[in-house]
Amino acid sequence: MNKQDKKYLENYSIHDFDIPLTSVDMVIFAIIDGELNVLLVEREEAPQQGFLALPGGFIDLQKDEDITATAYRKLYEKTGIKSPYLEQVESIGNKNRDIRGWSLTVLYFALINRDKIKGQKSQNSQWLPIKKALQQNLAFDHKVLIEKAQNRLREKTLYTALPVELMPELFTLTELQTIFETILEKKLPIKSFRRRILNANILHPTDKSKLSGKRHAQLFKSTGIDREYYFPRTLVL
Amino acid sequence: MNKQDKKYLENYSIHDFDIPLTSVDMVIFAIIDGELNVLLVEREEAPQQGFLALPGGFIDLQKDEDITATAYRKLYEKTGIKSPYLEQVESIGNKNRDIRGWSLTVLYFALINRDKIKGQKSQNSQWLPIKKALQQNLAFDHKVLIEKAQNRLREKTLYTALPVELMPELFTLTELQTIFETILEKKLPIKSFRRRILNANILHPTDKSKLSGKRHAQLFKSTGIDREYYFPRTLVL
DNA sequence: GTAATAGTGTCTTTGAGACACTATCCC
DNA sequence: GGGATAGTGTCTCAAAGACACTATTAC
Repeated sequence: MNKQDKKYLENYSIHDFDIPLTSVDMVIFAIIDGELNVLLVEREEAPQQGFLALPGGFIDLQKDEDITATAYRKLYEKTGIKSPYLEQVESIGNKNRDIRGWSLTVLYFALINRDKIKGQKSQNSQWLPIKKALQQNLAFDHKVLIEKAQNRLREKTLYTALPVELMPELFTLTELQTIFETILEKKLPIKSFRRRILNANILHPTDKSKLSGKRHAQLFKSTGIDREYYFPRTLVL
Repeated sequence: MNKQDKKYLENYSIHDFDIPLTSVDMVIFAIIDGELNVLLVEREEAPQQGFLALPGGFIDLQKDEDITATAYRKLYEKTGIKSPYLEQVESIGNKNRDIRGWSLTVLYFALINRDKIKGQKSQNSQWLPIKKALQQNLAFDHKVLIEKAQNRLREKTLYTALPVELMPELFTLTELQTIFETILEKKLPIKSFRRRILNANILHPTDKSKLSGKRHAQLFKSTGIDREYYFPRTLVL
């Protein structure tokens, strides 16, 4: 910091500026009973007390080094998971989204494998299938936020293997395909899907199998590189 | 607003919360002499007075309906352009990026056609080729912000026709290809490039031509749908 | 004609889509 | 054997890459 800046800082107060209320909100996705679910919490305080809302809140200017830390902290508080797939979606800010006035939120989405959720889920949080969640009377503009996150997930599912992050330790290709199909809301041709995934080299085959219907299906596990993997071609909706 | 919220609001003050200083910053791209340039302004006030910085600033809680409005306002102030291509890149927030304390910026990038710039460019703003810009001693973390915007533009150039937004009214396919190549920092095979662009149906051929070297090259103009256009396949770097 | 740039023809390769086919296992 | 699910063989098609080729015009 130079001298001039030091001098400036002595006379500076953040209250000299009109700044918006700033928060972080999170859409946490998991697969439950083969369906895409999101985690919602009931608001314990005004405003919008009692309404269902996305996990989120304010940045802790002392604890949080950066905005990503805020997101991870919120996620850990709600799920006990430390290294989920986390991605910033967009920031939404306007006059009307919060009764307290001009407000800005940085929206994230996370993909978690529900088997990994540790310990106590707080009593006031609940998983809802995304369709049901969108039918609730949600706090603030959280319906729109969920839709934005869902769209991002859907778009990325067209050209990445991201949905693998939602799967349990071991899973069959048919199970994975079903998740892709739920996210995309579209049936995929089985042959292409298997070729696409298998050529990607992002899954380890195991010698285990699972009885599904009448025949055993081979179980696979993720190599963990799916977070980065881009398929050579994009699917078309 | 319900009764409970009304009551809550009566006792509410934004100063009860510790919130970060929040701003908007913009990387404005244009082609000048066949090179990708960015617009920088010299900071007129502390902090970091005298340093080159990205156009940007605080949200005007009175004037700006939403965060996009802030971005458009800043862009108009600097360039006089009302409907550029504008896209939100990411929000960056941490303890250290601004000496005033925890600060968050919403980063945008804009693509403009320099022929459209109206009226007075303010004396303290200047265009710099992106390479040179990155070598300057820039204010705050603006070097990183430029790199993030450049990466976003590069990625999108692999699968969209976005660079068309940078072109003047009329241009040749070779000129367009050169811009693609500058952004991607990679030569593209001429035949594939022309096929890709022409099959996309996003350009109108004109009966005009331009002498370039020894032979005339046909001039094209944008149909304006390039903002949305996704090529069927992604290029590979 | 030569140099320089614009623009084409056409073969190969890759991966998606269609669709009929086979394999395994429980009952 | 029947039913249900897993999984394959193989043809077609679209678009990218390679690369040799032709076209136009100033000089």
